[in-house]
Amino acid sequence: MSQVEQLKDQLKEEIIAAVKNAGLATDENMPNVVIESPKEKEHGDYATNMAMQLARIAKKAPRMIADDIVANIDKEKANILKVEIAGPGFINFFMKQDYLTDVVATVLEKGDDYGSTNYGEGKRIQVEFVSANPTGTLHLGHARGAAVGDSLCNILEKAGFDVAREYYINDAGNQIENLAKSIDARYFQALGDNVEMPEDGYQGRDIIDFANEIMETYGDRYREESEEERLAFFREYGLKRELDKLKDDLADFRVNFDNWYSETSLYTSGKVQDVLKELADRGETFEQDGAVWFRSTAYGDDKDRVLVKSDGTYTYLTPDISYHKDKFARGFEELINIWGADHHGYIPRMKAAVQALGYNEDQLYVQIIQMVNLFENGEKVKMSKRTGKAVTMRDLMEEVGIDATRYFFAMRAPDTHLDFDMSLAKSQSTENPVFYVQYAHARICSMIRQAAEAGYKVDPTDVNLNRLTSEKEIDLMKKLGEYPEVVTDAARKRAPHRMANYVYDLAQTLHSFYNAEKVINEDPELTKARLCLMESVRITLANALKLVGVVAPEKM
RNA sequence: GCGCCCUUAGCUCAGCUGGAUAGAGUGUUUGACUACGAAUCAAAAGGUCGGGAGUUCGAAUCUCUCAGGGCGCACCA
Repeated sequence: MSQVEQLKDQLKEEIIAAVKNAGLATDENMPNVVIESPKEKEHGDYATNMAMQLARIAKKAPRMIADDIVANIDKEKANILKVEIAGPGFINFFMKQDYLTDVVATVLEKGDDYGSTNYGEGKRIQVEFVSANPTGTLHLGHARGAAVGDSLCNILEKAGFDVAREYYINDAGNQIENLAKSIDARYFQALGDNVEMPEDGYQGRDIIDFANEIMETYGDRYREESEEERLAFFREYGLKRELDKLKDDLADFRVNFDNWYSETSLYTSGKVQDVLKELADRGETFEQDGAVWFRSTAYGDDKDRVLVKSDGTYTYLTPDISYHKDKFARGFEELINIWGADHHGYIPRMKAAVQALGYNEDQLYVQIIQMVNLFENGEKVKMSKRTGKAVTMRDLMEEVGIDATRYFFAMRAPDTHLDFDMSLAKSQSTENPVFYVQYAHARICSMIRQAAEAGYKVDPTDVNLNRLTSEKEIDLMKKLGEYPEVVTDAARKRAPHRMANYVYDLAQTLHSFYNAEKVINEDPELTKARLCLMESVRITLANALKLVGVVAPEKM
């Protein structure tokens, strides 16, 4: 537990004790104690609305209740400097400031580990994300999913979960047949034949490249092969090449999966058949019109869903249920799926399946990533899968940069629509918030370098942190103290954008401090103290940026 | 028609288990470099939190309703 959390807990206990001593409530009817950080500095470091909550229980005016509580508070015990009653009955607490300098000492001591919490208690959790079909290049929307998913994983790990990143490869359905047929058509085109692309074929540039590669390596050898053998080869070739590209693109985007899980393997291992049998044994399926149905309406779905079509083949849902069962079988207690908004209608049936298999609905959490609208020069650009015209993740990395792209996607709440203006992101790259944060880090590094030339170094054993008393210094220390809570909060809410917002706030506080106070000054003792503060800010900036997936540079 | 998501400053967005005067960035206006990095800072202006009703001591936040935008509603994946 961080200092700040300890301090709050202490305060909470003291408030409860005071309420009981004043005879306002008992353990049975005690309201939940809310400690908040007021926006206004005049309202102190912390505040509670306890008196208002007790108004009905104690049947007294809130301000009178507040008087009773305050009279019973042991200030010494809870590190309180001063208590005030304000407004409709808020009790404002002004804390003794030495806890703040303790924060600096702690950051310096813990270093990279500052912010780690045990919130997750080592719970095994799996996050499945991106999982784009291996039939084309990753584009804008996938990049958002990758950035959000990876950052969420980083945060969960920091918050004490045992996290596994997984990519589900849809290598078994019709889309793979389309991939094979598309390469087939491009192959004959490369040989100079006048062949039309299949109706649902993939028009991407990558397919043409593959066909050319095949022609360069094998010449016209496949012209003579039977269609079956030809397509089998193109299928395998295309799949491998697409997967290699996916892995390369994601690795360059700093997203690395622990496991790539093949849909086909669910069939070959018999797991799909197993799950069908299990659902049947549990009485969750029925037959109608020559098909096998899953009674998902029993778990709140709109309608029942087909598992085995009347022609004997499976729907997409069937292997997917099998896949989720396998996730639990592998020991994950909680599953997070990150899906595009166009799949949101699929959530109820998947949750139904999880329950039908005997698991708790809450063990599967689906985070929806809303659509990204692309703008260029202020105008909306229509993206088309059919024609293959789309901004790819590779384009983003090259034109906007990895740091800026990752930060940009991580800074927004995942379930809100996002306008991405390509020309703006490129032309205003220096005004991008990510540079603002990185600059704060580089600026501190520069100060520490200069201080070293003047004979100063960051030394936690030779410093009087009580010299840090100015308003800007206190602002910084408070911000640093919040960090572990922000990590826990972002993990609990599955909200990576909170981390991006925090790191921006911290950078802002740093820049403001920098312009108000000189770190390297005529007072050696103050200089040392401020250097320690700077290093603790630097560490925290670097730690938080790492969770977002952004580099913390020493120079820019 | 049904379901889910969204609607907060001119624009892009934050806003915690409901709290005190709703915040940033950008844009506009005005200041600060012989300066530890001006990729910075300080300040001003800018709001019916889509409309309405309800719950509450208190609502951007919870409930209902209406409007607008997006996305789904397959024996496709």
